[in-house]
Amino acid sequence: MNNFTNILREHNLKATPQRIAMLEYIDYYGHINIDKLYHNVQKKFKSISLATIYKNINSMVENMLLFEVKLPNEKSVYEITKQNHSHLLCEKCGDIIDIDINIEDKTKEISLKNNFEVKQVNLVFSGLCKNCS
Amino acid sequence: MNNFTNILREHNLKATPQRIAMLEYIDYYGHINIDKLYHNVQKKFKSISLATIYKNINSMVENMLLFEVKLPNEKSVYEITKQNHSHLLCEKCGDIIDIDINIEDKTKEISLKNNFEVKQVNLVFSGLCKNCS
DNA sequence: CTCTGTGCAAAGCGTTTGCAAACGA
DNA sequence: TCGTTTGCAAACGCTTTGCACAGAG
Repeated sequence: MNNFTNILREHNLKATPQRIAMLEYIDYYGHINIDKLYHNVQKKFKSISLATIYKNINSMVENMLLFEVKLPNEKSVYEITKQNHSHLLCEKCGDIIDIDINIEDKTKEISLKNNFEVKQVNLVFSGLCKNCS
Repeated sequence: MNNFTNILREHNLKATPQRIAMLEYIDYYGHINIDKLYHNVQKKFKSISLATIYKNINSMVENMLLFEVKLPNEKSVYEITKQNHSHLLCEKCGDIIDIDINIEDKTKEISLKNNFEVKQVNLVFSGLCKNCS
């Protein structure tokens, strides 16, 4: 009984081999889009259907096991839900880097100023990574 | 010769009445998605085609006259390109509010730490607005 | 006059749905 | 065993394309 089996069950999802494989690849790459995930999982499950990938992505997002990152000019990528963090997207090579950034102060400022209860922060910096600039 | 005529020409786009109407509605609402824009422009141009809306949105985004805002769990909205600012999205009523927020300091910190040339910042706070919370 | 934009219909593509069989708990 | 998941095929919905005609500059 591996780690992802537990994580799935904790999120009220049955631990099928297809789901476990999906999580293994998402974890391995850190962030992955649907296509890339599908082609990777196919290596292990030749007959897996794209419909299965979509159904599972959707149920895992609904159960907050996965988080969808929407990127400018790119397909969304999915990651295993983790602590608040942000992303750097290289416009040239498409590489995505996780960064820890503390914007608590800004969040509080906004909450007070606008009387708005902030539940989630989506922050993406795009530009050029060190290899591409 | 109205304001939007000039703006279109400055962005190397011909000032057609359809485009001007699109910009009038985008400006009026501040942010708008494709459907809502289409239905609004139809009031003025009964025979306008959705294809025209898409073609124009795409060329205006390419020419940086418009900016696409990608939102969690919502369709993208478009706005006339303006100074760096962020958005508050109410998860309940769907309302979107522009906010001025200074994250220059964070941006610099990230550029230095990661050796990353930041060109654009996409920041969306989602939660509950004052009416919904 | 020339080149670009418009509207229409059709094509394209990513995503979802319905269903029977397989499978997890 | 019971309820959920899988894979397949078909349906769907949003977006793009091709083309003939209209319109901007």
